[in-house]
Amino acid sequence: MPRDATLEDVARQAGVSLATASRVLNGSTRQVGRALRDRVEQAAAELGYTTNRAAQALARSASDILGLVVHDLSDPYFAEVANAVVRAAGRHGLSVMVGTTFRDPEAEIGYVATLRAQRVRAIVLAGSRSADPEVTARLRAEIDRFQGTGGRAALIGQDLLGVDTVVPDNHAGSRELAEALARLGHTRFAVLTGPPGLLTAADRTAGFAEGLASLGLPAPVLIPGPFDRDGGHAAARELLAAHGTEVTCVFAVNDVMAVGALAALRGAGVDVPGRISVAGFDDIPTLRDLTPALTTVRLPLAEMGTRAVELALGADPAGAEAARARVVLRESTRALT
Amino acid sequence: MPRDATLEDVARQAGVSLATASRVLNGSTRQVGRALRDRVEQAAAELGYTTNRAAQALARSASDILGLVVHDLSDPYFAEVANAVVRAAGRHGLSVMVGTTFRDPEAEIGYVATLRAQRVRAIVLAGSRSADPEVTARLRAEIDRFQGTGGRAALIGQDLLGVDTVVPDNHAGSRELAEALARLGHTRFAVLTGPPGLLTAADRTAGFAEGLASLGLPAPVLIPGPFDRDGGHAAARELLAAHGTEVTCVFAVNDVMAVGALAALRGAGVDVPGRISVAGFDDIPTLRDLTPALTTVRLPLAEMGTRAVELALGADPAGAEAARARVVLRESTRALT
DNA sequence: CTGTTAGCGCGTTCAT
DNA sequence: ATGAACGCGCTAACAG
Repeated sequence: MPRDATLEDVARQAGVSLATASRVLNGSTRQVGRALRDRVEQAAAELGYTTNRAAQALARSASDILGLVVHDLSDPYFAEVANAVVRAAGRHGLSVMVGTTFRDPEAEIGYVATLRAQRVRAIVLAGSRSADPEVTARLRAEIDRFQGTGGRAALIGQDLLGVDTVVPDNHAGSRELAEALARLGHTRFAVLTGPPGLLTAADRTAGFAEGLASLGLPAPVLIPGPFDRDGGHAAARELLAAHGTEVTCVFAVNDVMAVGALAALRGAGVDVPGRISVAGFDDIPTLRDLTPALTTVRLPLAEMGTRAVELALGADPAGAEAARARVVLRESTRALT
Repeated sequence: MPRDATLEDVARQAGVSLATASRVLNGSTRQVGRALRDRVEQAAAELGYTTNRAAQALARSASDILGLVVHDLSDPYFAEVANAVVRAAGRHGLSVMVGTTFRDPEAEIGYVATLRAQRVRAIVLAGSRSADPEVTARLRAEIDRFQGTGGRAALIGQDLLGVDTVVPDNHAGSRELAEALARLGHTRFAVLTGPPGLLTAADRTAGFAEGLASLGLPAPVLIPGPFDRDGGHAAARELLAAHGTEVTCVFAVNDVMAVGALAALRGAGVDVPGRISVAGFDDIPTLRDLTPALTTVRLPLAEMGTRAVELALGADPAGAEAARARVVLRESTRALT
């Protein structure tokens, strides 16, 4: 098995020094004479030379890798964000190393450690923080260690880690949604809240409840459950069983849950939006063609990913910035007459 | 800015040699005395030491990175595959570096080069091959270079690159779909074929047409277009305009296009499956809750990703193996009476 | 069991 | 403009 050609191989073949070969092949500022430059380039081509980035990173003590950690790539929310992160990183000449945690905070901490070991240039963390202050502190400690030796980090989520953060406006978005739905005439609401420990879910639930309260409307029925499609399905069934007729509008704290809820209601023969209106959150592109079209709160997912990369790569700390959420009324909610 | 602690720092602090520190901290087979081992571990903890993987890779000349290249992470097909690849790689102790090509063969070749530069342990390529033999040859050359120096590679798609490949059974799946739909009584079909240059699209179209032909049915109306949601939408509109009434069943060569087609038909007031039946391909999990539920051909997406990782990491070449496609009849297609 | 030392492939002064 | 030599952080003989 022939080994990869090295810079030294190229230098020898071209009859120049290692230093010269390095200068022509890897963007040095130094100039190299036309003649030698040509010979080096030809030798490199003949040998199929590719610079060994691990060695280069070591010598430069600076890698060209960006670390990304998400909960779950098969969740369209993260798929969208990851896609944008990969593109943005590419524009900066960086490759992306991804890790998935499946909402396990330990795994998240572990993956940050892995990325630190790789000495990646920057880390982008996407996804809701845990409500547990202890794990949050440990994650923060791990990130601080990374940043302590020159690493940069940015976050998409709640501003809890002391790094530059893109904060999706969950609270305000849900609040505005509540107001919009109230304007449609609804007064009796239910919220499929997702799991108690997820801050994103909690923020959305709280914002929605606040919106109702500020309008003098009764508090919504709260039904917890997993943050995914099946969780929404189960929660909707539970709602039907316990509060069958009182509620006219249900808010699932994310689109994927809303889809599950829609399926459950359909399965139970409940007309949407005829008898019950349904709303979600995120505005997942892939889900825009549902029937009935889902009322939701749009988050600029791709933009958030792009922005996080810029923050992570930016020269100096930028603090937290909000990602505006916008209510999108569609057919799954209707006005009460 | 303090630099990262190095093995040498740890060794000094623990009062042992570099080699000893290396042995206790990085899985060497060699044994180290209890006392020294403890001191090293404590020193490492105090210093917040993490092994520098770039340096480790260089010294071992073996990295622990797996390269993955997909067309588009925001496409649920690839999101699903990528997710499985990341998990499977994790089980082998490898981190994943992803690249997205957005169906640009040049970008694909370029990304393989990047991964080769990283000296990744293995590369998994997912996504339809181009029908252009020239670019395929260049990609193949790049992969051969990678494999020539000990790299391993596996592919998900058409078996065209001379590496271990998981081949989705597009042809047979589409053929079976055609037969199933014919059994429902349909005789006049249209196929939204996707772009001419995409082999996956071509295989599915061909398989479907063959199925019809073998049954003595007339050839389907063929409408090309982009491989995405909007492509399906446009193609369906075109179909309506040109062959409004003849066709009773349309096959979109992937689910995402089928969704677009469904939307277009709905927009035109055409009842599905009342007047026209619609079928897709892939069985994207996120799309299972559409109304009407989409008839499609299921591909074991996650399994395919997992399998590709295993092939790529396997000791010796395994050749090509098929991923069985299975017809799933749902509500978007109905029997003609 | 433990320590010494020579690389792994490349970047970068420092001379020339 | 070019080359010689050292260092980046770690592994792997080899010696003891």
